[in-house]
Amino acid sequence: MENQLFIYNSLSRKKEAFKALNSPHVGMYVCGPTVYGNAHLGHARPAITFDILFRYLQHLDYKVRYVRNITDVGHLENDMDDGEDKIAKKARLERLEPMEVVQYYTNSYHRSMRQLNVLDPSIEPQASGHIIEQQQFIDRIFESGFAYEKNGSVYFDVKKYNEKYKYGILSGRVLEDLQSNTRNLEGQDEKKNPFDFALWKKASPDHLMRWPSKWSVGFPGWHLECSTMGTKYLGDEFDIHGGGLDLLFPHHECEIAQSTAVHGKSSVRYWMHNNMITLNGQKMGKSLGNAVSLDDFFSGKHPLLEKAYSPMSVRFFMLQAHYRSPLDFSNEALISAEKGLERLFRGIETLEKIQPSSKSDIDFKQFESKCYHALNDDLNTPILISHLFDGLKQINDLKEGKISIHSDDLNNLQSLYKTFVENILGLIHENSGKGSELTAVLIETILTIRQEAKLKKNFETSDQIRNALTSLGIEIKDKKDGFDWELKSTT
RNA sequence: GGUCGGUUUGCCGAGUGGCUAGGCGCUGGUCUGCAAAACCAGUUACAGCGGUUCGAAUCCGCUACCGACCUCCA
Repeated sequence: MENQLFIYNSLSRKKEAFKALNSPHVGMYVCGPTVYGNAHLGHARPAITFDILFRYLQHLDYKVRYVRNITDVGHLENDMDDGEDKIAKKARLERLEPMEVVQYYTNSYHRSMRQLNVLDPSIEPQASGHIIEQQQFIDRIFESGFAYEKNGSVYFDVKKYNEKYKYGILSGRVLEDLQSNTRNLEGQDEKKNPFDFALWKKASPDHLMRWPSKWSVGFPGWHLECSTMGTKYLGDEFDIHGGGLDLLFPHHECEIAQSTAVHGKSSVRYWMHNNMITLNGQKMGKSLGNAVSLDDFFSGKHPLLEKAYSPMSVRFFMLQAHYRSPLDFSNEALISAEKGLERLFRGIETLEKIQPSSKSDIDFKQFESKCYHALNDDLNTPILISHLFDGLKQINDLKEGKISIHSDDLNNLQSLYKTFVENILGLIHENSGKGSELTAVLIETILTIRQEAKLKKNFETSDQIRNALTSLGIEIKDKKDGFDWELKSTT
């Protein structure tokens, strides 16, 4: 079986054959969330994308160390409110400890990720836990000559860096263009050039998170944490760095500069970026005020949502699009994903009940190879899913006895679906809506009575029962011999 | 303004030169007391214009429109 994985490297803008630096070990770093708000649909995209990669690499027998950070420093400044704003007032009243905010939203993030069946990373470092390492990293940038201090803050000298190395290799930006297009923001006068970025910032009096350093009491610059923690846990050079496309510039560009300044070359071999989730064609983001939180999706309590969507529906919805394509959210798209996923699970249930025969009309090897081929092609999950749906037709034909399968192929096919759907795509069949045991027994008792009424052709009674149960949100599925049922609209 | 990407059938979304994904929806059928569910079948497009080619959704050029980034963002 050919299993050469190709991944798209944002640096070369090409699909490249993946070769692990120290096979079978793979080091993978992904930018995690800044924990100052509930996780929204946008956060789920990289989490799921790189969860698939994590799972697939492990499936290919790599030993993966997956580092996904929690950013809890650098963005937690008090808002510059004048004190009259209601929200600011409330925040002051609640007077939360910054670490309280961090802990709260970290927990919330973890809860959402677990619901989405995203595996825990191997290491989940917090920026605030690596202040000393970040300071040491700054020391090393000083040693290489690309840092300068001004009024207790430390900046990266991009212009000087650009003279030795090239700044902008990831984003395709040219320094001269940046120079003329960088906006003039406050507090920029300390910098030699507007595009220089902070390595260490002196804390203003109202800044809550602060640490002593040789330069000032302050806090590390945002770009620094990833360079520091990435190399700390994965080595000076490692395999994969992932994150959202919106981080490509300036965040990842600055990471490259920092690492290159220290190590003489970039630490990362493969840069991977997932595309954005859009809402009505616009990027979903907190700053735009159009982010729908994952909790909202799971509960359905949001004006934009017509109903609640299960975590697996959300996961499947994302996997039906390629991770490098933008994905537009809509109720219609999510509902169609939900229905498709149900059908997929139903097919797998059917597959479990197939009886083998002596001959086989199934070309298992070819089917398997198509599935691998899809994932090997830059994690093309939509193609993989389309193959799995194609297989459903055969499964139903097997059930109907139109075609047959021998036991080896049957076992292979069953394990293939289990492997790809559950282990790699991470889709698990949530307990089909049967409610509590008490509910189930009651409903089945009633349905048995209805069945008896039907057999006696007492349709008045059977319809009466059906209408009553239907109005309670219980869907009755009559079959040739007997019945099945499901609780719909479970809140 | 600069950098990058996109425009695919009713909707969502794959596809980088010929073999015309897939899901949802819709239509028809099978089953059924009726309905639902389930299953089966049908349903087709590549923004516009020009070029390259035996052949283009796919390559090249231009135009139009959309988006991301350039400021915190997944």
